[in-house]
Amino acid sequence: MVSIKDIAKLAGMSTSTVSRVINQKKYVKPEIRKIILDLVEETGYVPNRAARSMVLQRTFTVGIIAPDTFNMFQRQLFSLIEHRLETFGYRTHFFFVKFEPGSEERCLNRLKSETVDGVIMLHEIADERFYAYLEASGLPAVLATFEREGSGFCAIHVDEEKAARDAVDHLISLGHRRIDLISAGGFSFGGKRAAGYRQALAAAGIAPEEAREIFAPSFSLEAGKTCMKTLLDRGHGITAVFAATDEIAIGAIRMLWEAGLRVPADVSVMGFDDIDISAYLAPGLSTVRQPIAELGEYAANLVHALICDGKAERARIVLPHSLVLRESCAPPR
Amino acid sequence: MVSIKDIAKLAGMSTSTVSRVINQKKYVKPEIRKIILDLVEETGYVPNRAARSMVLQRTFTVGIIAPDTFNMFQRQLFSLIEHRLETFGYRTHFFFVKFEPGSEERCLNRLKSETVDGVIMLHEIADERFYAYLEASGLPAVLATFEREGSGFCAIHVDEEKAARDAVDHLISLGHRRIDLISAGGFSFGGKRAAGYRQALAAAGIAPEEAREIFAPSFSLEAGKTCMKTLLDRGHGITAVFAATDEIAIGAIRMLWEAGLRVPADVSVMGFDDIDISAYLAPGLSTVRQPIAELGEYAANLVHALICDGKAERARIVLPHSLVLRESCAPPR
DNA sequence: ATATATCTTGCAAACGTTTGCATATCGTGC
DNA sequence: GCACGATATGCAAACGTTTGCAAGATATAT
Repeated sequence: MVSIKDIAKLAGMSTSTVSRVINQKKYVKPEIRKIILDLVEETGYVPNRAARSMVLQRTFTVGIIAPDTFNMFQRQLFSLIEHRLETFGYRTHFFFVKFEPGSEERCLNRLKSETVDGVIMLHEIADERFYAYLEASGLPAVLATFEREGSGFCAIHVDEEKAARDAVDHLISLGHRRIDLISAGGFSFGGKRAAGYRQALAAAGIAPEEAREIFAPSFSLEAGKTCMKTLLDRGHGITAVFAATDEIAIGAIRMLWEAGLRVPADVSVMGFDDIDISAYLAPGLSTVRQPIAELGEYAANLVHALICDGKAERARIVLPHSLVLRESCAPPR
Repeated sequence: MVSIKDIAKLAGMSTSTVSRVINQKKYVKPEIRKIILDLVEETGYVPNRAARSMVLQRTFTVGIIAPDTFNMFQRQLFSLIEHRLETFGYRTHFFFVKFEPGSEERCLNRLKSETVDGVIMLHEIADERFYAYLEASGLPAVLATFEREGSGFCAIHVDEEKAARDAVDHLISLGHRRIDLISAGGFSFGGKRAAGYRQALAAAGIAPEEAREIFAPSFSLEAGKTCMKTLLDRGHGITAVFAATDEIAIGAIRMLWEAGLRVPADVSVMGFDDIDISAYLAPGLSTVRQPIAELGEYAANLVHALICDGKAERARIVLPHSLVLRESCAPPR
């Protein structure tokens, strides 16, 4: 492995000079610069990252905080972010937090040890100390898909409440009055989407029924399926379901199918996220579209800006959502 | 940021001793060890990775070669691998190769510059130089989901040909004779799965028809949909489709649905991979299950072993596949 | 008691960079 | 010819670890 010393020796220069060439600093004679550049080319020299980050105290790595069980929306979002960050010369590194006690703390410890230059959170962490550390350390951080009220964190997300309300409004406008909700706990968006659901109901003068709301432990396919079963078993008659997540919706549709109910003829189902598979289901899933591409791009741009400019303004970006109407919703019979 | 020196000072010991405690070496008095461990706990000290890799000449990073458009199977596989590697104290770093000329070469260059400790390839690269570099550099590498005949690379995968054949055999055993194939180019498994398809047909005495085979540019949802349309337009009468990928299958089902054809009543569809959503479709997708959990675990274990033991035996692991029969296949009318 | 083996600890070098400071060379305007 | 700023280069310290070597302490065998 060729090091900066080798180049220096070959060029008959000091490592300082070579370093200055590599880093495009001023004050190097053009001819010397050329010699060194040629040598670099020839030997295939690339600066050692570890050494570099030691002295620069920068790693050119941004940490991605994600849940252990990475949902499809997050997977897509991650791909986008990684992609964009790569164009800035940054790499990403995962910090998975598992669904078990102590995991968040361990994640925090790992975060401390890795010395990343910035963090994008795809996953809302409950532990206060996490945010405290982030703020105290001044580590550039961007919250993607959620925010933290009263803090100085950059955040980028849609208006979850309004979006959910729009979705349910659509169901109501189709004529539905008996609309069930499947959401989940653990993350604030679960609550916000539920709140939007209730607002829509209230605005339409539909009395909320506790039995029509169910909260799963996670936002997964399986959660959607089992919750749908519970709802069905309650026997209160359902003409539409609002799922807090496309995955939940897909699981729910599966359960409806198993129960012999057709979508949308018997029950309409509305999702949230617009993950890429939703358009390819049969019937296609009507859902709320989060502008995932912008979300990813902005998030990446934002950390990058924060890292470089020291402190960019504390952006709070609320991205526009939209309803994408496919075939899973129809008027009730 | 607390460093090893801080701990040493606090404990009244030298950094050597602290280091030995951290790394669980022998020759440290139990009481001293305890003091240091407590201090570590208390201060939340974690060794700096960059410094560590400087002296150890290891980066504790393994490169993941993946396609730019990461399919669902690969995303799942990646999660598994990342997970397992993390337990070894390793991080992963992506090397995305895009679907455009020169991308593979650029990927190779980046690989050279990043100094990873090992590589897991989730994606088959065509460029010979890639493998040549890997072999020449002695970088531990594991090919996951494919292999490379005549090379010394560790590889882990299922018997693609046999698996495809089993899948098509099942279709035949249901009574189908007009079975179409949707596969894709670019990766060897696309060809192998097609070969298995042909073998099954041949073994059943069904004459192969070129018009029943179609190769998409990618293994995506969209590819499945458009290929299915082409096949349908050919008007040769289809009772079953074998898709080289679950995603293709899902796209194909969507197209069938749009064409007013029902699955499995009008057309049976068989997939390949058993991605997690396949069980939640309605109807559930019959498919070939790759043991993804083992695949991920073995792949991770293998690179780790290669990195640590210098050279483990050149494993060639062929994992057992299995047919998972759900509701998307039925006898033809 | 002495010799020997086994523990326990610290010193200091090394890993590959970057950069502040010092020093040397070069132009330029007077 | 001189002073001065601009340009060019090198020295050496620093970043946070690990580890070979040396040396001191302790236990064990003679």
